[in-house]
Amino acid sequence: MEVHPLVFKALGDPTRRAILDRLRGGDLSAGDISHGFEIGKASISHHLNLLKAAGLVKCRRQGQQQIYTLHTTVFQEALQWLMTFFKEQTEAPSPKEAGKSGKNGSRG
Amino acid sequence: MEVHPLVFKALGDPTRRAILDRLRGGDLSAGDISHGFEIGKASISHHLNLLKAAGLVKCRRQGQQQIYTLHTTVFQEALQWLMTFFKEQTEAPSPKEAGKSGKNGSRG
DNA sequence: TTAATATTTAGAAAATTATCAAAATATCAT
DNA sequence: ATGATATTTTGATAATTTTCTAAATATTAA
Repeated sequence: MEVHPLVFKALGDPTRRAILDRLRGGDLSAGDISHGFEIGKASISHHLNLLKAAGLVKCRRQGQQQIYTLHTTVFQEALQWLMTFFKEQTEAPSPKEAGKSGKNGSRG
Repeated sequence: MEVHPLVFKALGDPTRRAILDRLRGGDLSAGDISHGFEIGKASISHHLNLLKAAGLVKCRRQGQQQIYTLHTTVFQEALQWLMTFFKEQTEAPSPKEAGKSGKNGSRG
């Protein structure tokens, strides 16, 4: 299971998560995104760059504006990575693994 | 939809994700976790602290060792947050939202 | 071309995070 | 109590990230 490392790094910042949350309501220009944030437009632009690099958003020019939109494909990958932490039990363990009991017992 | 901010921050670091990946194979002591990493045990302990603070792992003492184990409940929360980016379309929009068309047209 | 608006980029400063070495804590065995 | 092992904490330094201001780019409208 592989996820582009930039995805979780991008999701790790609260400002960027807030941007993504806002984008759920519909596409927005860079300027509209920056409204409501304390930090300046240049900083928001920087965050948008990271989100773009991670593949979480895409943008297109519309006149003088850049319109940002969610790119949900990448969310799915992150989703799947998280899900591996649940399905591990359902997959049949290899016989080699079955007899595993090293110096650290796995249960008190 | 709320997720403890520390969760995504914790997931944002590659070393911590590697620790979680390793823990999928079964519970491990702090020492066993640190094997195979370039960085020292003190640093791993620091990372384990962050994972614990985020609620992604728990640990119990077993003699001289601390045994770390995944705590999957918190993964579910992160999972659900990510899923909100898909289910947004299925939820009926409020009438107020329907007539929304500001200075930025949302579609060419 | 010039002026105006929208956004990004560059460079530096501030804030945060990761890492290490050394000291401290906890448990086990003697 | 002393010594050994396992892990964490502390304090300092290094590396990364965030933010800012100012300058640069791109588009539109005269």
